[in-house]
Amino acid sequence: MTTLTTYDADERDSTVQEEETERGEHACPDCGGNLTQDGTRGETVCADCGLVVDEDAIDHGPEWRAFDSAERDQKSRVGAPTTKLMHDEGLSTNIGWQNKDANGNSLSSRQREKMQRLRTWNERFRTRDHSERNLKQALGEIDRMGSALGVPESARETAGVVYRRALDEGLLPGRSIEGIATASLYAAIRQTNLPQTIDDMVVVSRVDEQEFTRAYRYINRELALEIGPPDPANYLTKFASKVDASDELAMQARDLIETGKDENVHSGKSPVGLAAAAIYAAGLLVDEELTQETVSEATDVSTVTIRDRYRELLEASTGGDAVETNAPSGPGASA
DNA sequence: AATGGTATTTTGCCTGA
DNA sequence: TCAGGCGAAATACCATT
Repeated sequence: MTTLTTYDADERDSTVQEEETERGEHACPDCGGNLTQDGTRGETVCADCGLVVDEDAIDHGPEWRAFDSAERDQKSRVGAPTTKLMHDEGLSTNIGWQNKDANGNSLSSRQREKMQRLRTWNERFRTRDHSERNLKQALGEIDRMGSALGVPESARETAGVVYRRALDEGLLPGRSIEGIATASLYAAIRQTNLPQTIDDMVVVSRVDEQEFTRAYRYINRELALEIGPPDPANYLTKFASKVDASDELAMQARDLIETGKDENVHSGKSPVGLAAAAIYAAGLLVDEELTQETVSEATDVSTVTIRDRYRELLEASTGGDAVETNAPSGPGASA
């Protein structure tokens, strides 16, 4: 149970040298603890205090496993990857502008004319019709918002897939590209349990909250994505980091959420509010001075809501373990 | 200064026309 | 598509510690 602020530099260097040197700093700037990569979220997180150090990690590694150095060279990173974020997945062909053939010789005038016509048609097919242009713009938007929010590439691609489905099912007519694009990205965020909230989306999106949420509900229903309400626990690390909470506090908060869910405290309530309340309640339990005010500011949840929820959370955890509760509560104890 | 309580307003969701 | 009902949350204000 010792909080591992005492890691021994010598030992680390001798044992895990090869693997770690090339990736750079591995100590938390805040508490000096070990940093761990959270691959699914693209975040680098301190294992001790929960501080999020880097939110949008890039994988520089090879695409496949390699078993010796020759193979490593061969397989490192090859060509342009296909990506769902280009409207044709980056697979289209361009016809060069030089009027040269494959050997570098100039073409005859007849051939030149032919190539010019081919270029024209190739261009026309490449961005063929409305839906292709539409897709191009939408995927650009998804990428822009995603990178503004630090959403990892994998989730952005998921968003691209969702958007593509919406397009294929003909859900676009009558709705804005922006709205559906924002909704697709949010759907991907929710599917991958990322901590971004609706409020976060509104900040980077070009559409207002109403249009965005309507679009989200719409595609959620029409595409049968079956995304339930977000789990409050998704927001915990983010919030804990915002208020500089300890790891212990974060764990305590997670426990509170879990027992709270067992007691059905959460149904119908805002998950963000519940997460905020859990942080505050955990602060009381582990004796860290967090005021309702600071938690409120960090989470955009009012102090009133924090009060209401954190009482319920504590009640659920103690009531569930069947302790105390001898308060003046009996039949006819009013006035 | 922080928390707890409450009345009032705002807001989003649902339902039924 | 709309109005109206409803619960949750925010807002404003005051009391208690």
